[in-house]
Amino acid sequence: MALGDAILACLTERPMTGYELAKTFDSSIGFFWKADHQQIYRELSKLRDRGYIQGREVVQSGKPNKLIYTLTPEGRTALRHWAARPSTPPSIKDDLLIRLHALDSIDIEPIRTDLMDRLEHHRDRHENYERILKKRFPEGTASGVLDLGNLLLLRLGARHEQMVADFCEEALDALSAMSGKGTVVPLDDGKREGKG
Amino acid sequence: MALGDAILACLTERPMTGYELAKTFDSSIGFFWKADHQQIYRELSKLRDRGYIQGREVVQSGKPNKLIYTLTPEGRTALRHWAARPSTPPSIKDDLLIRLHALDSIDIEPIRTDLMDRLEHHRDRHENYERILKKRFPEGTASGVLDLGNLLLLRLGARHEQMVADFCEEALDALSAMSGKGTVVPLDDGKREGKG
DNA sequence: ACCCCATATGCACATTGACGCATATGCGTC
DNA sequence: GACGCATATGCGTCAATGTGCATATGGGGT
Repeated sequence: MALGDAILACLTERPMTGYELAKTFDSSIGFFWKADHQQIYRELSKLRDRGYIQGREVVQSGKPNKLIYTLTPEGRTALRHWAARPSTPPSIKDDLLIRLHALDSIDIEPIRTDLMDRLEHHRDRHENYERILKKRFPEGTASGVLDLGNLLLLRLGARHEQMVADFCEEALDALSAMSGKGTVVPLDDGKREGKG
Repeated sequence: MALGDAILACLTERPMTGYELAKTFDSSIGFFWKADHQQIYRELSKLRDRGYIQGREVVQSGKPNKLIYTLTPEGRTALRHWAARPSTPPSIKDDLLIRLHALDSIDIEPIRTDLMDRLEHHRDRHENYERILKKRFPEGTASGVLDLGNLLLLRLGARHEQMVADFCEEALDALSAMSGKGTVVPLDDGKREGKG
């Protein structure tokens, strides 16, 4: 139950509604962990059932009533116990890598455009991280333990994006250098397979 | 269906049984994409039902009969079509990052040991990548398109592991520098919470 | 003799995740 | 006035993934 723990972790900062959590998972921690609002609401129900969070209803007019969730002491303890367990190193699971693994059996052109798109994507994200870092940590140092965690988080994100962006660039260069030596004819629904 | 495509990608190299694929997914492509044998057998059934692969039974004595799977032309075409679609940038989804996000609400000591374990883990993997790279690509260059894909793959893996290892080291240093400024008392089932 | 390991396949169940759809309303815009 | 958008919650379904268990047997260690 990692998403649940991610939600508990978010609620240590301040009480939030499901809607706010969904927005949080669209930025900040969401840079690392994606989840849409349905998933979050479902997880919130589970956490509430387990007594880890408490919902306080705030009546609104015009909009559905809010449910502001607060961590209970049990929730805090659960989070601390979870955090005390060793983490599991994740695998990369990027389907671009599968394409690279089968590079000689697929078409190069789509891969090139894909790599260019990905290069732009990762550069954008890198810039975004750097911008937040410069804004939140202009000195490059953290003042407390809370800040330290977020500083480290942002640094990791920035470096990761930079590394992947560099990789895309190099892959594009290597493909250019290799062009013409390919073994696969352009994709045309396999109707004129052995042509080139 | 990314695991299915990963299997198709593996079968472009040579026909394999589910068992061999499971081993492949325990090394090589498995560095990036984890899957146990049950998952692979299940996916193989699906791919066979769709006509993307063909199983040839090899009778054995003492062991269950082998099913050697070969890519069909339809499977090849499916893989090429899949590979021609843009890839989806994955998120990092490392639960160590959730722990860092809630660093001020959890216990530091377990995080330190976790970081040390992770440091060792990622260093090991980095060395492994470097070893394979030196063995398969002593010149640091690829001879063909197939080799190029695998060279790039290994390079990305190596860099990724190095980056994460460096990150763990820095995080440990930062935690040491920060020690004593913490706000959380040691975890003891929350029975003497506000003590320190 | 007993147990674990490697070989080789597979089912069943639970969790997680992705995606569409539903409800309810005020506010801006075309 | 119709339409989309932001707010705010939630159901239902299906695909993907994770975990445990089952079957069958030859070979090596204790």
